Amino acid sequence: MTMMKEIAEEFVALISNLFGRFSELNKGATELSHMQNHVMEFMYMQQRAMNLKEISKGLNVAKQQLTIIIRNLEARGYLTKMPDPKDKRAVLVSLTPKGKEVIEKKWTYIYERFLEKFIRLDEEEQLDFHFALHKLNVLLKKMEDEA
Amino acid sequence: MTMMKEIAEEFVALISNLFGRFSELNKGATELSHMQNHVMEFMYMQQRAMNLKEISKGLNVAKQQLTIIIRNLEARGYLTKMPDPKDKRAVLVSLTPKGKEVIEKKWTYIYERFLEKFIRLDEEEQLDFHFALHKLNVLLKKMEDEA
DNA sequence: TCACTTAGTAAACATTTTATTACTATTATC
DNA sequence: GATAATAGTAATAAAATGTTTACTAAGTGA
Repeated sequence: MTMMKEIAEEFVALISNLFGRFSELNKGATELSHMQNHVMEFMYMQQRAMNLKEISKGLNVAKQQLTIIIRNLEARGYLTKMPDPKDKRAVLVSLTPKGKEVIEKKWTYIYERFLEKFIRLDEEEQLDFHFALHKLNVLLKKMEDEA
Repeated sequence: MTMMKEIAEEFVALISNLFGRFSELNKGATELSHMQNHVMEFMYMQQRAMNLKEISKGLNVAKQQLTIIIRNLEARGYLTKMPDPKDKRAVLVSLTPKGKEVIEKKWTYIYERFLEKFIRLDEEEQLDFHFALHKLNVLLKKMEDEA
């Protein structure tokens, strides 16, 4: 019982801990608005073509909004639309190479800042960190998959 | 070298992994706008009274914006302002009990959804998870503090 | 076939967020 | 003590986001 509470609190602490990095993500990004960024980020993480409805649900944004947002992203060359062969009403949206590049550039920034700090840990701590990180990712994934 | 790359990639994966929970955070929150939420969340994490300049820097938001945002939050009873005894130009902003409650309610939601999934892991996995989570938090904190 | 639902678009409108400029009262510096 | 820098406020315009209603074309199911 009390162990559960402790774990959940540590989980919340972890999220808080990473919160700062998250807000960093979209700082230098003057090329895109918040929502545009949000959509791009989501597309990147999902790693697959999606129709507007799926994006709408995933981001909790009205489909009417997405029409314009995606039209702009397409015009700038970050996304492409193609008709869904299985449903003639729908369109499949996917990232262009240029679109992927933009997102990857942002992650590279975080990635580098992380390494800067990481190498200040001593060797044993680095190993512990690596092990704990990996374990956590595996278990988190497992928790999601079983849901 | 290659181990560094691997670790940094796992770190990015962890952030991605937790991303979903983040966007959950402000879903049901109809009472506050994004920025208002942002400010509240920041205040909650910092756990101390701050002046506008500090909040402005921390959130990367112009102080001119904060004037109104904070005035509204104060009017709704989520924040209180008091003159800074050390600097007569400045005001110290802090969360009211009502303000803390609002933020805590949101975290409780995440907290509960986390536990739901967590209890599906077997006992050994739960122990591993706990250990890894704790280790990671400790080391992340250490990395930050040494920065 | 006929009613019903769904994917996407459109336009009008309110609200929020961002950006710019300017001002007062302090504080810091020299 | 004069001058410059800083904390906060104010007012405004512009851009972005959110909401509502309505429409077309395509799928669904009796």
